[in-house]
Amino acid sequence: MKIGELSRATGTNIETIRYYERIGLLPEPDRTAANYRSYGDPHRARLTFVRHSRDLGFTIEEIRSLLDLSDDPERDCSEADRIASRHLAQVEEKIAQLTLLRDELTRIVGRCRGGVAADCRVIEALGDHRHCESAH
Amino acid sequence: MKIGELSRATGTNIETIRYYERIGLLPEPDRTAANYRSYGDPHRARLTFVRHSRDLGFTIEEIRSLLDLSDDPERDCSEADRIASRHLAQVEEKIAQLTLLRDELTRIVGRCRGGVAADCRVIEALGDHRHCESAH
DNA sequence: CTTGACCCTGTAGTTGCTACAGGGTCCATA
DNA sequence: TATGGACCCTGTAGCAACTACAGGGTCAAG
Ligand SMILES: [Zn+2]
Ligand SMILES: [Zn+2]
Ligand SMILES: [Zn+2]
Ligand SMILES: [Zn+2]
Repeated sequence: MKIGELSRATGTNIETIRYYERIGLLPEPDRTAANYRSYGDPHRARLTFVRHSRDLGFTIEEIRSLLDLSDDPERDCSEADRIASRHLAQVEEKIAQLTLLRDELTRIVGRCRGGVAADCRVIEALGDHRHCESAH
Repeated sequence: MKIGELSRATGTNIETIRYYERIGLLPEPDRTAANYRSYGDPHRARLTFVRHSRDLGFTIEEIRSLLDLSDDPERDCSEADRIASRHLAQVEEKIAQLTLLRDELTRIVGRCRGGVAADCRVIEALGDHRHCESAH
């Protein structure tokens, strides 16, 4: 499979595939006589794993650890569990932060009654955290 | 006020203050004989506005527009309202995405029963979106 | 007179890509 | 046989919003 086919098969930008190879996330594939990259099914599976993990918000370094783990099928999987749990906790933390933010922004946006910038309550609120009701 | 004092007064890293000046978000301050930056209260207020807006998640370009607006007190403030509303919508969108992600991650994490990597349901789920119950 | 805290400029690193520029290769059609 | 277009290659630079130096200058206290 050439890089364009792998790109279509996995929904991954060609430049991104070469980037993953460069940073060592994907192994260097064989080359054809014309120096074209030539991929097989294991490459496709690995890239699918990477993309899906990225879609779920894992960082490249987390994915590297997860791949190391799955490359070594005898290893205990508790590290995978730990990485995923920690990531879940981060997502929950982020949701909590954004929820605070959303509430604060809702209050701020609701204050504008139109008029000139000098009297705008939105601009006033942005300039002074003391108008806020929450930490953020 | 020297840059260190402004830094402490606003809770902003010194390098960040210089960065804001470089990109034209803060005006160039006067200099002392020793070529030290010298700030006054208007600088402090402007930086406070920038930091608070950043804390609320606005981008630098959005903040630039908001500052332009507040520099021109006769202008109609509806643009500020539009920027803030659009930002609020983006935050809500992000919360919705992360909530989907959280639910999916919760399912994935809950599947691990321990054991070796070869049998790990977490690793399996990461490698194949068909195990997922939602788009994400 | 030295020590330490502070300041300066300019550049490079971070994350995870994406977008070229400037080439080479391959295959079908005229 | 030539040529056009689709594909591939490497290497570098750009994005956001900082952050972290390196390598220097300034200043006040002891
Ligand atoms: Zn308004
Ligand atoms: Zn606030
Ligand atoms: Zn497991
Ligand atoms: Zn999925």
